[in-house]
Amino acid sequence: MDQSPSRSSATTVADVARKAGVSKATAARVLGGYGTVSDRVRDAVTVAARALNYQPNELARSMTTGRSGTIGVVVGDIENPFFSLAMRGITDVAREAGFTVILINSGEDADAEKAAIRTLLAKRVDGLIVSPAKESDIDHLREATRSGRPLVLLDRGSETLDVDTVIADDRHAAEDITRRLIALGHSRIAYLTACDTADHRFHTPADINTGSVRRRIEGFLCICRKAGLEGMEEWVHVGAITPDHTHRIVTAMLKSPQRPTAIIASDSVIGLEVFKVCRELGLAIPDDLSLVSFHDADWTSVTTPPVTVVRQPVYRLGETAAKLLVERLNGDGTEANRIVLQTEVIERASVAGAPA
Amino acid sequence: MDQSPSRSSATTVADVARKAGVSKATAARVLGGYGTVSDRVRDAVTVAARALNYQPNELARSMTTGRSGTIGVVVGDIENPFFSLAMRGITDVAREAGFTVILINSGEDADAEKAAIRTLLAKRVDGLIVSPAKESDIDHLREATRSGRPLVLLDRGSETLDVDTVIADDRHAAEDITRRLIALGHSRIAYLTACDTADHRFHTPADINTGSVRRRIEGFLCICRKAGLEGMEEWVHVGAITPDHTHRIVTAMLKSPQRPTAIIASDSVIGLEVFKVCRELGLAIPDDLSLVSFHDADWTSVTTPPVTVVRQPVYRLGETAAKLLVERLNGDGTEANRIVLQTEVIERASVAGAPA
DNA sequence: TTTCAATTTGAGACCGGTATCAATTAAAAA
DNA sequence: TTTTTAATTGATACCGGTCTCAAATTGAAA
Repeated sequence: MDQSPSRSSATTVADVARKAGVSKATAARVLGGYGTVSDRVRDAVTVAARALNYQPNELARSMTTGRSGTIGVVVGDIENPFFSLAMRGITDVAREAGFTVILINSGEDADAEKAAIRTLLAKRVDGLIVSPAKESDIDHLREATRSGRPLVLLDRGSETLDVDTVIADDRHAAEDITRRLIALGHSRIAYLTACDTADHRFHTPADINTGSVRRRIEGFLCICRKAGLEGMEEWVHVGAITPDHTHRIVTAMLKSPQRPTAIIASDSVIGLEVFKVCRELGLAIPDDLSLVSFHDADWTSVTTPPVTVVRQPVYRLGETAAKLLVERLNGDGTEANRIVLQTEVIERASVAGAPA
Repeated sequence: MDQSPSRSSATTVADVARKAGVSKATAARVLGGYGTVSDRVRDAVTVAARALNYQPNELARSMTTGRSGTIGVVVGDIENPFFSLAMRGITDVAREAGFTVILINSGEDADAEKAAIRTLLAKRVDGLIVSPAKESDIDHLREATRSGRPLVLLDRGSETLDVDTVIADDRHAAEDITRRLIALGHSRIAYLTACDTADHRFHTPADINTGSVRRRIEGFLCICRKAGLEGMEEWVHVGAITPDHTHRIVTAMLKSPQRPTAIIASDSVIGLEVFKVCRELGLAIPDDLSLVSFHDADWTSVTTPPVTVVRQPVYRLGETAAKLLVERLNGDGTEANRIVLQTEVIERASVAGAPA
């Protein structure tokens, strides 16, 4: 009540300068920590600043320096444990390096992603970390780099975009688990992903815009083909974008006469839903159905049976992306890095031989 | 290679104005969407802007308007499913209302939180959503509100700070489950929280700085006392700040001669660890030990047995906090709201009568 | 004491927008 | 056609910092 409500009480360098009896330029030097000032003046300004409770305006500072000390991050969905863990890696590194993070969810929607990038560029972030919804649709990313702000791709790369990229070795992981399943006698192996296509059906890997997932499916199909399993394309299911969708798809799949004997879930959210449906339908894992899930979510070790998973170094994915970005921001002008982090299959007890 | 690398190619209103043959002020009116302009001029400016690929500089805009279109969020740990889900609620509302979100992790550390607030204020966020690490230590929050920027407290309140607050009905939930456990004959009931104290031991609820947790413990102790169980303070365990810590604490607890017959886990991360330790020690849930966990994490329904939990409306917690903030930002000058969202106990199968 | 270089300070432009206010033009009323 | 009023437009200050450059001060060398 005793202060003007709207008219901000913010003290500026000019105020401090006046109080300290020096010029604005000199006060700014002390407050901004640049240039050279005598000890006597520095003290006077410091004292005045404290008395006036001076708080610098980063916006104004960014205005002239051109650096905002901010990095923009666009992920599919922060609620997904995969992204929230990667985000933790990013924020840890960012904070250490003195940057703050603006987070935008794209909801895996390309248009939302475009809007997000535009917003972030308008806010003059120093750099970007993006997990692109569609690899095929990257003009907005190209434009971002053209504006001179470094970009790092997270979990999903792009052949046509020559920027720093950090991905997991998805293809290799998919090949590995497919090989194991086939060795156990499985031939009706379903692959289930949240990625969707125009007609909600899968035809060829080229339909899949999410790079990490496409590489997995390619690996899956490749090993199948090598093992003499043809036409496995029809076992790839897309569009498990929510638990509800997943539930419907899995139920239909498991109720069909030719039901799969093994399912590969493309992330832990899907894996969880497969698990639930099995419970509902009274199917036993692994006797009736083998299950492998991508992402070593914390709960996967505690179910009955515990779930065999592909462990991805998710935290390190985020951490590495942020490190690359910070290096660029510090003037690293070398060629684009494409870093592939190794995955690892954690064998637990959700995989067994195919039922007769 | 064909463009100047460092000197930004950013087009400004002045550039557009020149190209369109109008004054800077007029071009700004069109580009900024304010004031009144003739159709002819508007078109000319629009065309020029497109030709020059004009991208507005939000920083400069914020500079004069005083609004940055940004809200700052400080949470304990984005990796925790509780916060990542709440965060989803916040970002959804924020985006809808045209705000972007700057996220900072405090790691539940009061000093880090202070630094975070300072950073956010310096960046001139329009408002703040904070999940304070310590309720007792809130001078920095008070100062934030004094700077005229609205603050909303998330999941944790403060009696001495008169600001919008959104919390869950934690005390009631704790009372409810304690009552149930006692009715089933339990008297050795342990409460396990990540909150820590100076000497890593619990003496009185006043030791607990995290409001939501303190209220739960108060409820727990209150019902115990009413039921004639005295000295239950010694069954409250603090310091389960990492899975490792939790593992040690739970193992020690369950190996002691007077081991608890029931454990209340203060969040799903702790609940999961309790579950794992039981597996290791060969203890059966619920026959040897009953388990109740706060937070209805997605996996809790899929374990064997599924876990009885306190469901908190986590998404709505974040959503509501963001809505309150947006209202304030739109000039709502009414009194501070203190919203308490109801919790719900989801009975599953991890609770049974106390073993003999 | 004078000279010259190094250090410290101040004045004012600038970043890229917005906001104010006066000047100009167009439209409506007399 | 002349007045009056409303709609457009332009010139310029301003937001709160940083930065350049010249002026003033200081200290060391001559």
